[in-house]
Amino acid sequence: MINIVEKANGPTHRPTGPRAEAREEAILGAALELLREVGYDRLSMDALAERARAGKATIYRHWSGKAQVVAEAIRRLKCERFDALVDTGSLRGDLLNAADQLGASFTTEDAAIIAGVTSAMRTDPELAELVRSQVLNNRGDFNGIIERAVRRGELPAGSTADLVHEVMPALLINRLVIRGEPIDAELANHLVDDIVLPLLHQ
Amino acid sequence: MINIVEKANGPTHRPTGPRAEAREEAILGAALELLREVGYDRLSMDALAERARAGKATIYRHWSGKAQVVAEAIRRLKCERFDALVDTGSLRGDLLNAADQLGASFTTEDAAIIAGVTSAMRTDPELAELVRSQVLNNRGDFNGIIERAVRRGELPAGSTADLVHEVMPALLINRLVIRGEPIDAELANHLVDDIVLPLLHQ
DNA sequence: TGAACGAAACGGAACGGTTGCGTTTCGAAA
DNA sequence: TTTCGAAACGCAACCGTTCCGTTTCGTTCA
Repeated sequence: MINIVEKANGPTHRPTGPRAEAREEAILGAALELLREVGYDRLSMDALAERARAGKATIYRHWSGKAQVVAEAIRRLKCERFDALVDTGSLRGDLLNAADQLGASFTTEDAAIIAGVTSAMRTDPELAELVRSQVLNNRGDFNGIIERAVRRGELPAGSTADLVHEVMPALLINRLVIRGEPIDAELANHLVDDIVLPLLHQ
Repeated sequence: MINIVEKANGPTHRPTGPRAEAREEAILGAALELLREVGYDRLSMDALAERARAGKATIYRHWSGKAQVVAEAIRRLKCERFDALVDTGSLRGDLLNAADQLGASFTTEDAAIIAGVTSAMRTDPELAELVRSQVLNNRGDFNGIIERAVRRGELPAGSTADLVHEVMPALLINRLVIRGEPIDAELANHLVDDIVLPLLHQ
């Protein structure tokens, strides 16, 4: 029997038992792995089931299709935000600390996920918005760092972190996803000393 | 009969007659269209043949498979380099002119191609290098603009265009491919006035 | 307390239908 | 006569579903 509602909105009764959570964890984890390895288009439900050591039926008991599994996997992806609260005593020290943590946060693995869904994002606005809010933004903000620098007198009153937010993540992602090069300490130093600090001090 | 050599290296005798060139043109053009519309993974040979009004047999007489057709299509992709020779009389004018042209060159269509092959680039180094050299780099360089500015006395002797090459394309591509936003004149002004010029004048 | 039960969820295998790849065939066109 | 298009083919992969035998776990009952 065909259940239109279930096909459109997912299973009407997602399993809730004690085993359900562990199964969902395994399936979502496998989805992230495959997303990194082969991208969205080449991620097959058969491969997902095998990787998660699950039956396909189990997957379809919990979600209504591939898009829903992947979306939830990305939604649960916890990205460590960098800790802007640590006061190193100077603007440059704070920025270097943030750049290092941001570089470590945007790992090669995250880049693989972004690359894997980039094409699908163009035809799936929901997925696009999900990735942008979950993976790209919300990695932490530089406002605290700038405020501390203003308090120290290193920056004039009224300085904002807008340019930093605009430039730093874009350059890191471009390096990882487009150019395919890793992020190392040397790059972090370069970004801070040659780009971010000059922009803040202009 | 299976011809290993032909399967690995393409047809041993690519058609050379008077109709051949026109057919290749049509097929490569259709490949670019589909690449922009659906990306590499979802580009099917059936759709390619239909779009090019060609038989699949014709495609396989000219290339050995999908990867080869797409690679040649990208190789033949002509990207207009911006004209850095125009002297507007000031550094800012030259930069704005270049940013406008670069923005127009990195069209939404180019962004679609980049997005479409981003995932495949991670598993195909040849394709990756091809895209990087053909689509990303070689869009024109800012060296002439900086040299003129030095000659005018707007920049100190020894100024280089390195930072401009590093920052400008990265921000444009990030905006188009990752954030999915268009490039307009306002953005070009912002890039030049708030980022590039401050970096050059630091 | 502890053994037995039963519903729920499970893994694995298989199925039908669809799609894509690369090949072959054949009549038309140049 | 060569090249072409259109159509069809075999093969493999994928999707979503269904079936079946097994495992898990809360409940019941001794």
